[in-house]
Amino acid sequence: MKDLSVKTIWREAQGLAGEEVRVQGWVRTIRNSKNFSFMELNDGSFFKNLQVVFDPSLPDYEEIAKSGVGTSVMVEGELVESPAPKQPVELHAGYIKIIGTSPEDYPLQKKRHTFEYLRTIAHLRPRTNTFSAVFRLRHLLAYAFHRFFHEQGFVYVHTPLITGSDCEGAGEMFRVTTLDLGDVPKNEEGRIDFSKDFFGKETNLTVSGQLNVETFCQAFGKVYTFGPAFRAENSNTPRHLSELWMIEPEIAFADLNDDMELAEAMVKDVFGFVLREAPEEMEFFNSFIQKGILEKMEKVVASDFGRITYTEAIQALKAAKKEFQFPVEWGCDLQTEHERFLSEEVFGRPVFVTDYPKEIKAFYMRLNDDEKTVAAMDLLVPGVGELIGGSQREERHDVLLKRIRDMGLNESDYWWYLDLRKYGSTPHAGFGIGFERALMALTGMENIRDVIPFPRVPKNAEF
RNA sequence: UCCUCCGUAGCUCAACGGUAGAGCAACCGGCUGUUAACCGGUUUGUUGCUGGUUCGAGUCCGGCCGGGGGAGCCA
Repeated sequence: MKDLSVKTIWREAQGLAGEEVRVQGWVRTIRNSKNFSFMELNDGSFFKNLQVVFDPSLPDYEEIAKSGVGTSVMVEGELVESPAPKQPVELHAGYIKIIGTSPEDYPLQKKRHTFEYLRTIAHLRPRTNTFSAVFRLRHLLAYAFHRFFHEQGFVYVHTPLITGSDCEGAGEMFRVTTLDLGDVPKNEEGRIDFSKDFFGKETNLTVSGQLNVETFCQAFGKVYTFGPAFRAENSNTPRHLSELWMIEPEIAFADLNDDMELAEAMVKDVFGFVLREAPEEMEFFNSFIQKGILEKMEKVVASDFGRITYTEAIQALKAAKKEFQFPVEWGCDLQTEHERFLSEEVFGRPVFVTDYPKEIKAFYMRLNDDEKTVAAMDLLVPGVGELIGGSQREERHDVLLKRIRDMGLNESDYWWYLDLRKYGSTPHAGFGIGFERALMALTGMENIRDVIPFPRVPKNAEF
């Protein structure tokens, strides 16, 4: 008697007919006949179910035949070639043991549910077809990123989640404190006395690991982070989370061009890996979630990404016959409608937009020789939008210091970041990619809350 | 945070200001190598909460809570 997963049975069906096997899983549905019954069994290893055939010769047949959706069972029996075309083999049960019953108030029915409803039962939704596929892909994609970077010689760095300074750039942060909020200690000025707090200073959850990972970049050359980031912005959209996962590679002795080459190679590699490893899931997304997503992703993997400067992009948008809701002017930030037009209509493939005006980008981005633009790049993907944002970093101490001062930032907050430019500074570059956004692109799922196990968003931290 | 739509049975939705209904699910029975099984029958409600208008409120008005979509911010 072999213990087999449903995945193994499907993938190795030809050689398994006649085998005595044991499978454990959860009942998706049972169809009863007078003389025998069919059970759809899913053990989480595979997108598809195993069809179990059982009849009244089994002890407890009545109880088993009546057991509800969600019941957990152990089935022993013989694998037999299936007479029906929908599955190569089926399991003829010789023994079925009910492990855990599932009463009739089980919230998941054998019918289609809305994603909104399933979000309210996030503890049960991984048992559904869609979320089974989503979260198996989430695992594969995470693995694909690590695999890619490892094979390219990168070192994975765990940057801190608690940060002691407010110098990570824009974005509201979550306060981290052990102070008694009902009785907060105050200093002479009547302000909160953070010297009494756990770390002796004001601390927050990180919004990005970039500044920290740059320090390791200047020691290991090629590094990346892959971890959570936290944004306390009151963003209520299908594309934002308060707790999200980001991947942020950083490479030394590299310029913006190297950065884009890395980004392009990475996107093609990780997406290509998932397409190869999860064909059943991708077929499901293509059929039921977003028609054409498979072809779109195959195109992303195969195409050469376009490249255009911000200045050229503005010219292209101005020359376009299309009427935009927001007018285009050099110096303005590109709106969603502009980004879509560029990637979907002008290029029809992923495109890097580079060299943005310095006023609309972060202080650490390298100032170009024109002194008006910085060496930044955004990757725009058709049907997805901005997937990656990155830049060459300012490696010149004096230029960086001037930028910090010009933007009204407190230079003492950046002492260690500036030190990197003092001791053996190198041209270097990096980018950030939102893990959930990448997963949305790959699956065609339209709400970011449906590609993370337990979404945290304003007004909701259930589960 | 702003704009907008929504909240009715377990789920998806209907109901002109006149005492709440359908499909599916569930349950009972039947039938068939079934696979979103099929056929017949049965059960299901503090209409999100709260205050108001009215003879009468699921329906109209105010407040609150929650959800969807769009915008901004971004990943």
